[in-house]
Amino acid sequence: MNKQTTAEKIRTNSAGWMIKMISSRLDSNIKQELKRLGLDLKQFGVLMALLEEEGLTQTEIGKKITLPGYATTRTIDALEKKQLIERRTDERSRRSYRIYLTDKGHATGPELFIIINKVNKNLLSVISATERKQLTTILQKILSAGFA
Amino acid sequence: MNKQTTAEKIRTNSAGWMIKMISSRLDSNIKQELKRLGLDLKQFGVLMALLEEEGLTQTEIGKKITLPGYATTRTIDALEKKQLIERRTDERSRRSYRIYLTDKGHATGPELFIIINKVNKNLLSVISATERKQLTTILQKILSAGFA
DNA sequence: TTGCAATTGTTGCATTTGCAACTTATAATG
DNA sequence: CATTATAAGTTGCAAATGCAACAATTGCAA
Repeated sequence: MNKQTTAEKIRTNSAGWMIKMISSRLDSNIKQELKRLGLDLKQFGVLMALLEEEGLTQTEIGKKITLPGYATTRTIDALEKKQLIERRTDERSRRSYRIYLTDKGHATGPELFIIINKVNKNLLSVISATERKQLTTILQKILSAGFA
Repeated sequence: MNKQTTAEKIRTNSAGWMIKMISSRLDSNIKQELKRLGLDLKQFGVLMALLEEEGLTQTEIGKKITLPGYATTRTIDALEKKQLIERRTDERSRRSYRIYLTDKGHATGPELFIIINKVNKNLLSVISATERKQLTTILQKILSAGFA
């Protein structure tokens, strides 16, 4: 097996590369869908985290969706400016905020679910039910193992 | 099933989200490894494409690794400055270049393979051989179907 | 309780990114 | 041919990003 073949095999057959390819297409699909809501991917992530659980601190949100602190600050700034979320003071600590969805923020929930379901459906449409099950199991296994 | 539960299920159980999570960890793992070579992800991608096949045009490279034209230009600028690749004139067309690895560029090949193998191995280490096979099959199926 | 360390969040600034406009060159069409 | 359309690559500029430094607060340990 020469170097040429090796490189091609790596690029087209390795799980890592394929996952990166699929992920970047997922991103552009979601971005496309989010455009009409005027949201970007990070804002989408923060909203999803808050739809799951409100009253989180910024650090907690960042941990949930893997966003560094400075990016969390700015994303929350943007969402607050759009009046989708609000910072409330934390009674227990004066150095952190508790983040809540506004009514307007709650209202975006269904739209976000539609988007994520649509993209997921599209992603999974070409594989069988059995394979879907397998894929989910495997991905969960990788993630729950930490993968770091 | 209330909204809370739905959101959590989407974030933690949907294939799309999980793939995005894994992909972002792959990126940071690779980035980490590339640091000591002084390369970034895009430069890594271009080098991989050229290790697979030399003499491509910039557009062809971009298509192979999903990089927009302007980014391809800049990445190739950077790699040329590092003397890892070179632009050669295309005899067939004066508006495109043919890109080749320099000796120094060829020499990075083995190091890149080591990195990608290491990251892949790490990714797949927690799943069984059967699951690895399943995962590869499924990912290939999704990609070959176009997924757009 | 005092002093040091760690946490939480923000921000200045340099680098990177992405869009759109641009140049040059080739292809297509009448 | 002449004209128009398309393609390949580059670049200016505004916006987004990431690092590192920062202020403010809290925890901890002597």
